[in-house]
Amino acid sequence: MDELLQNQAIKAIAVVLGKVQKSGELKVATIPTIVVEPPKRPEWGDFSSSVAMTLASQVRQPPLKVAELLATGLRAQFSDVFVCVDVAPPGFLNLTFHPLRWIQVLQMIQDNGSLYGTSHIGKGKRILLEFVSANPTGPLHVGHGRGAALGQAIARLLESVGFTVSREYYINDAGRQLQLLGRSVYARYREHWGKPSSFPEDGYHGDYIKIVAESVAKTHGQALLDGPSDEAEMRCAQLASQMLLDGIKEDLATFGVEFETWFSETSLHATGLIQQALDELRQKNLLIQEDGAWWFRSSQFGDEKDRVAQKQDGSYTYLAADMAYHRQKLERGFDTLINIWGADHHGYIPRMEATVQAFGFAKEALRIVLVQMVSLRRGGQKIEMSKRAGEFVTLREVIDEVGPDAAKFFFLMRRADTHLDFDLELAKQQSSDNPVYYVQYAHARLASLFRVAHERQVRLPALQEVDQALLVHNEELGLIKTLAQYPFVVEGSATALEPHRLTSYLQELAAQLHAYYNKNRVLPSLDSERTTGDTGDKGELGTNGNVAASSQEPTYECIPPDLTAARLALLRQVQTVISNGLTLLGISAPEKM
RNA sequence: GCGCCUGUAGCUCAGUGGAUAGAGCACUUGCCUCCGGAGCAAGGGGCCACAGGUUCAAAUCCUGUCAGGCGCACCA
Repeated sequence: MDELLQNQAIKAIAVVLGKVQKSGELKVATIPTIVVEPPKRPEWGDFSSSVAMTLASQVRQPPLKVAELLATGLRAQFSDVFVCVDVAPPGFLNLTFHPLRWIQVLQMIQDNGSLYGTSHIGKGKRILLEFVSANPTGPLHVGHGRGAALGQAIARLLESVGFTVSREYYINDAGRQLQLLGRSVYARYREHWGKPSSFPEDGYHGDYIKIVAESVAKTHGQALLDGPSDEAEMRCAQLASQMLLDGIKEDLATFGVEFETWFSETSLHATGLIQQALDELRQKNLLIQEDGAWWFRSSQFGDEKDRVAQKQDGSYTYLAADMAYHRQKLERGFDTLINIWGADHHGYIPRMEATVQAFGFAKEALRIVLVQMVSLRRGGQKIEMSKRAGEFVTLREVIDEVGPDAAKFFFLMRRADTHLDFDLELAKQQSSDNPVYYVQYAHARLASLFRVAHERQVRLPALQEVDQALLVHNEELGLIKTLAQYPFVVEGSATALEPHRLTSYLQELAAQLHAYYNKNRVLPSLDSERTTGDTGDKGELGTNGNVAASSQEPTYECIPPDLTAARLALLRQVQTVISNGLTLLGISAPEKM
């Protein structure tokens, strides 16, 4: 009773299958996993199973015959559950529940509220989700925004199906990029005081460097002008990265993205973890010296060649730090590590998979989501960006222009591994062209309906109080079936790490709601009160132009109170699901817009 | 040259090995006296890049070709 209808269907088939297996009617050696899903066309039934076709070759009988056998069993044993059990070529088994059974779905939503759609499939499993992890050498740009939106949505999705998720940001605050940042800032700092400077050729050209330099000039005056320049550069690097990291944190907070831990690369060096990691590999004979450098034998785990971890001059490569970091993550006891990376890092995947295995963990312990590039457009016109030249659109600018909700929805609309066209004009538009408003509007529209109902003192009833027979007509049933799919969408979206499945589901649900709402009135017409009032001047109107008047007069559907009550109860559950879905994506479900 | 990702309607894209491949935009035509028109209804548009293969069944899986993007450091 408290189980999802789809699972009830699976169980029923399993029961019948077991029965025909036992009686010997079908010689089934191994019972296959029974797949049941809503068919492409509603007229085929509520659920459809291909089990007869997968079974056919095993039992050496035509699929249609197998399906017919199962159908007979289902009709005999579950006549109170299914109103119709059909067989369709080439061997589909189509099940139609008794319509009233669908009310269970609404009941489940009402009972669980904001918890509807959650599950426990990940119970007891801990996941470390690392994302964004942009170097603190500049502000976040649009590409980082996509990673941030994706990470935050994936985290919420996984949590909602029972995983414990920890969000982490890895700060690359060691190494050459930071050095370069220090030199760039220091050069601008000298320029500020009118001193001769040499801006590094491959330095950071963005205007934000000047702003950082001016701030350094303000707080430190001319103190950094004297003394050795490499010390001053190092100081500038520290100051700048701290300032930029603060900015990054602020941007992410505005975007509604939060992290439990900010993990500093420097700490790996300071605590000797890199050395430890390399020592372990040396012991396992997976790190060997050649040409004066130490090579990680990643090719043993499927990488195309071995990689240097410690250079001839004794310094570590980026890989060494990353190996130590991943070893450390795994030793913290997580079952799975998920990294969200820019697609330009894809060549790096084999060596990280090798790393995980080298430290004794399964290859599957690491899952990597690649995020493709975002091209910004403004009304079809592409906005060119070049990070080198410091010309790029920051996440902050996008949020300021279109708002966090629209930005997130757009980032999550498409599969992560495809290029994303982000039209700023479209994201700003407040119309049906804009999918985020379309979904939010559905929610706000319902909120408004309940507000008006309240004003007119129409009570919002609980499901148990309404006449449920009024809700099992085609249109209502269509909505209910979509609501029933929600938990499966969430589960699929979470385990596949693909939030875009949820965005498309919400668009579909919103469309269905709008259509229903447009066609079916919920509250009683105000006119019904007026027409039942005084009829005194009606006669006068009649003598004037009765024919013309009556042909233009709209015919108001009569909405009896129990129909209003039933529809309100139904729409309440629709609102809950829209709200739950938007919340999972980190997008607000507004009461008013 | 090697590797990864992507080729689906004019455009941007969904599509879990299943039945007649879908949505939005754009275009055409309708719908506001009352619950939010930020909405709804109807219409035209397709060698699912191409060629083979696997399968009862392929847009989906495999191989090859072509096209686009990205990556191939003792850089990070």
